Amino acid sequence: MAAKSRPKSDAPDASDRVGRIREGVTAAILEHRLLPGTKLGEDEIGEIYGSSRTLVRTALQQLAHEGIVNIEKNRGAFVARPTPADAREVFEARRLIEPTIVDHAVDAVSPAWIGRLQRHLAEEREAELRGDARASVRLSGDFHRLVAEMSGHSIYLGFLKELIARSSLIILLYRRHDTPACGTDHHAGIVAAIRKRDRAAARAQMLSHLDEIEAELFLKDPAADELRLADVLGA
Amino acid sequence: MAAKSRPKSDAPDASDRVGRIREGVTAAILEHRLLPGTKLGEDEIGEIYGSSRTLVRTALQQLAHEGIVNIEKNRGAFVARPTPADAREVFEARRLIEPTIVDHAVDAVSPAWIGRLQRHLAEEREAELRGDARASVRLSGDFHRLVAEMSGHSIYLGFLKELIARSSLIILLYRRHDTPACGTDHHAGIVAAIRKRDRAAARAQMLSHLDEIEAELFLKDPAADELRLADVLGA
DNA sequence: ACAGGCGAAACTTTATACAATCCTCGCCTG
DNA sequence: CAGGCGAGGATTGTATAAAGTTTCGCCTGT
Repeated sequence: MAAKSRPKSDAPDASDRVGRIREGVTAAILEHRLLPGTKLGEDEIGEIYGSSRTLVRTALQQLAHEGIVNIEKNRGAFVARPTPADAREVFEARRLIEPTIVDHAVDAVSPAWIGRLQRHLAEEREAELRGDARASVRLSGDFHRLVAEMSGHSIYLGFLKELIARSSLIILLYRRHDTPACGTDHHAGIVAAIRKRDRAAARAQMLSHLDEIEAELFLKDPAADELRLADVLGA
Repeated sequence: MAAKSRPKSDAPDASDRVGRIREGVTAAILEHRLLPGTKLGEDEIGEIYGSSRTLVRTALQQLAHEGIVNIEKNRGAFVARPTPADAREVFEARRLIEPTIVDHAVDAVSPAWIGRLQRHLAEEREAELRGDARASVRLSGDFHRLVAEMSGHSIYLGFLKELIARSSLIILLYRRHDTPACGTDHHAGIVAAIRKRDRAAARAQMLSHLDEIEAELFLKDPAADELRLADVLGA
């Protein structure tokens, strides 16, 4: 976990250090280790990854473009805090795009892809089984990303990556706590429909899956601004 | 706590030099003054805008994220050259998103918005009339962006901005030269449908408009890239 | 004692300097 | 004379230093 600030890097694939920073921060946000509103200081992150602020800044700008980080002029970067209006927009966009994506996924069906999907379902089930909420959240998003990759449409894939990242923040902020485990069964059903090349069923299941996720949200205006920087730093 | 009682605004173009570089380069690309494959040297652009390479680099990275610029490692930034496959993806995405956008535009209809739309139509007609192809191209894209702004959905707006920018490059690369002036009448029809709050008609007209634009393209495999390069150098 | 302003510290923003990489072109060899 | 090879130049990638802005504590005046 602790990255060392070694001047002469020995890393095998130290080629794309910006990418590694971006992935690391993204994972932390998507797994809900970094809470909305948390300040992302350039020095702080640079120290963690052993890089200068130039690279950190590049990564943060990319995340800002993806919508999961807000950059305020002369103030710094913060984990985004989507509003209920944002949430509604994100899920409307997902309801529009994802049925089309599964359509294309059906067209691209192959044993190799079915294998990847089922392996992913197994991972999801395992994480859920051992109560790993963080992995669960991440894998749930990864499932949708995987289907988008399968569709072969790079534009939809790029859009969906953004929507998934924002969704994760939205779920963190607005999920009702009384909801039980969700999703895995839906995902399995979607995979089954894709394997059977049943477009209509695949679309319908994806749509109802998204509806259910959104139904579990309580989109009130946020009054609780409890940002716990201490928690993040302590961990 | 009054966290953000005053948004402090984002200073549209007062001190945002990165934004000015981005807008400038974008406009040049969208107006077809910069052709696909053109090298965008950092020093070169920095000289033009009187800024250091730091800011130029930031702007180029944003454009790369929008898909109209390609950045090759240790090579530099180039105006993107969408493939026919890219073109099909872009227009499929537009056919999916834009009908929904006009739906929302109908919901948001108001005298002020109708005024803005009609003023825009007048601008378009004027540019077409005086044969200003560059302004025509830019304004044609701006029309779609305006409708997206009217819809009030920031997610759709962001997505569409990307799609429009890419479309402009695609049209430049693959348009049949024998096609006459297009679009303005369609745009007028769309505005009329929006004003009448006729969702079905608005959607249908937008869809047929996009179909017509795509029908004017000749999406062959780019074996003629080298020939294009000769054109660029000769021009 | 409290409100308001002054000043210093911390952070972001921008510029510049240094290092690494790639392309070009001339030279050498077969 | 053709083709490979290496040095030089140019350009990008990264780090560091200077400049500007915001924030927060402290001090003063009422």
